[in-house]
Amino acid sequence: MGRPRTALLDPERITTTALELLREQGEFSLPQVAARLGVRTGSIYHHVDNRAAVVELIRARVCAAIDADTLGSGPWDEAVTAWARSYRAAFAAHPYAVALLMTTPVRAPVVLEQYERAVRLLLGVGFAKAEVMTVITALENLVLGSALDLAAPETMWELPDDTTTPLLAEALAVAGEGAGPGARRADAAFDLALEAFVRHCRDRLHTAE
Amino acid sequence: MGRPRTALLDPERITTTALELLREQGEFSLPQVAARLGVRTGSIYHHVDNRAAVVELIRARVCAAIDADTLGSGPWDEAVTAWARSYRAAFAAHPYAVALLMTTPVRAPVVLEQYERAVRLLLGVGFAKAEVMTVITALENLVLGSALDLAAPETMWELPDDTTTPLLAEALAVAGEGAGPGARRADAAFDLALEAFVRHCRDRLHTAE
DNA sequence: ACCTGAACACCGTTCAAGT
DNA sequence: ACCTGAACACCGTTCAAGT
Repeated sequence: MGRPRTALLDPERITTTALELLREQGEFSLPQVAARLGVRTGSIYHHVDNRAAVVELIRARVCAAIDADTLGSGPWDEAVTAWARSYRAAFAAHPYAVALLMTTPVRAPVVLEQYERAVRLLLGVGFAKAEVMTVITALENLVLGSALDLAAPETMWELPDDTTTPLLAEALAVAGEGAGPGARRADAAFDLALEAFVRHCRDRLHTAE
Repeated sequence: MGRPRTALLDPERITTTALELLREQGEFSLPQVAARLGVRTGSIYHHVDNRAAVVELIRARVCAAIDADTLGSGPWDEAVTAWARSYRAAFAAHPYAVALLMTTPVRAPVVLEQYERAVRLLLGVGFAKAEVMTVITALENLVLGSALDLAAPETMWELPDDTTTPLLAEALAVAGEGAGPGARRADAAFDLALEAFVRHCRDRLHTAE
């Protein structure tokens, strides 16, 4: 058959299809992506180095939704809070991709650039040079930990026989009322942790001055 | 060849070998486990349902190191802090297994039992029924987020060309001095977040009374 | 440059056949 | 009950051959 007049594939379409498969079945394979695009598996390698590169494309797509402008203006505590919320919301929009993205290091320039901005903001507002990375890391842990919870809120807790953990079962039931299964609890937990952390940083900064 | 006089395999040895492979190469496969134990791949299925079951065995092994006794005595804030530290330390002892365990739901009874204890402790000390699960989830997010950071502290930040993110590069360099590459920063971030969270919960409890 | 067709090594899982 | 041997469907990756 040879080369078509206009390319059948490109990184965009590969990424979109992989995300589709992730949403539908929680995972994806290159043969599946190829089949859905009406192409042979090997063809994918003409547009992408390997499977890991597809994962990075997905990360870039997901993280593109993070609003880093918040890091450029306003009071630092509000800026950092808004950034963390936006960061988490980006993952929340693609919960089925969280498991895939969580275990590989951050290489996406888009994301690294935002960390650069965060460092600049915190340095400018008076945090000690040796302390800045600790604060940012803690904030990142908070966001990623919450994102993990978001990945599969309903199935994250699999109680075998409720007789062994009655209090846990009841607490889960109470926490789950209102919105979706575990979504409300997950949101509340993130809000609580984020507020606690930012407040603590604020206190720290003031007593240091 | 048929059945040997004394079994060549058992769940313990399978788990140990899988952990060995994880430590050495960051992943494991059933054929690899079988080869190392001098056995055919299919034999493994006589002792374990499938690969997912091996992962659960690994989780149980890793989580067995968590000290839940801390949840039974002393002031609640110290108890919760000690539990979180022990929880994270268990993962820190097997950082190569973190990626594997992080994305599958908690089914291990050992772990669920500890959450049960935590619920009981917090209820007993005055936290509202609707609030307990939020607090515990936030604490769990904190531990897991930090464990994720622990999984590959050195490679978690892959700066492409340092010219684009100079402040981040410098902040990382400063934060890394002292102990190992990223270990010190990771520890400091966890300490900071944990202290912030427990303090916040303490305030919340007191103002509610 | 980009697709096909075919190959390779590897994986998880199943199962009849032996003892 | 527990191991072998062999099979199956699937995976990621490579590459010559075509246009």
